[in-house]
Amino acid sequence: MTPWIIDLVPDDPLSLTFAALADPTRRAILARLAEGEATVNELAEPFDMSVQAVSKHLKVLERAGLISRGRDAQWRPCRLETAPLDGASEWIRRYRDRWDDRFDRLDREIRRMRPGSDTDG
Amino acid sequence: MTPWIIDLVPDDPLSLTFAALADPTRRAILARLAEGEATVNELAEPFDMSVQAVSKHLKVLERAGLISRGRDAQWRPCRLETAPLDGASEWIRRYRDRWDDRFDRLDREIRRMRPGSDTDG
DNA sequence: CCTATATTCAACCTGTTGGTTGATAAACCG
DNA sequence: CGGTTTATCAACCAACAGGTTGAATATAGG
Repeated sequence: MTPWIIDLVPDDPLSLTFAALADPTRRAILARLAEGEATVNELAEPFDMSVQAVSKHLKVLERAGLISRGRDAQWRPCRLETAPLDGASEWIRRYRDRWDDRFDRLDREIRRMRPGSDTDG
Repeated sequence: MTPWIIDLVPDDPLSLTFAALADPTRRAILARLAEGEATVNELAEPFDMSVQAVSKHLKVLERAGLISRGRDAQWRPCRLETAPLDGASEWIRRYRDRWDDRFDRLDREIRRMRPGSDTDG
């Protein structure tokens, strides 16, 4: 009888991505990384918060696959990874389009129902 | 000396939107609403959770501007609102593009530095 | 008026988030 | 070797998120 049943997977990639993007500090970090690679200290500098806090944010971003990290002596350079962004963008696009399609269909329906006149003043 | 300073606005629209999208239950609700309007009970039915919990999720979605709600007798029909989705999509696009641009620039730089040969086997 | 239905409000509980400080590990440098 | 820099780990804490149950509100209808 239930038309559709939802199976909720915990910590799926989309949830990790959107959760990572939900924090303004992390978005600022990604914006900085879009300009090029950076170390933890470089990323932490403009924020009024400890380096450890930024390190935690980076761990969240890494778990979401939004950054990858190298090793250069005692530095851990971070680089932006765009694959999860594509996934998120794709999800948004799909449902927005489906919604728009629905309006288009409704619109066509209405036009069919009154094919003649009515300039709707 | 600090090249750029971040002012973190709490509860900005983008954070609200991404936070709303970070929960799989809420994404499922939005997916359902992309098919058309629905009441709270209709939305709650496929989930193994109380109607109150779904009502809370709807409040989060409403605060993020992702849904709007009408009044039809004792029902509160929900409808999808796509404007915040556009904002989120736009944010993603901007930083992904900037990153891609950076690679393009690097690529051009490299080509300029060795304009001759090298088929890179 | 009374009752049934739809929805929300309030209190509560538990796990997670986002920050702190202090200690630790790893790599350079003198 | 000892000291400095970079980054992480660990413990702690306040606030929030996401769920529960029970009570309250709003509307329709006999």
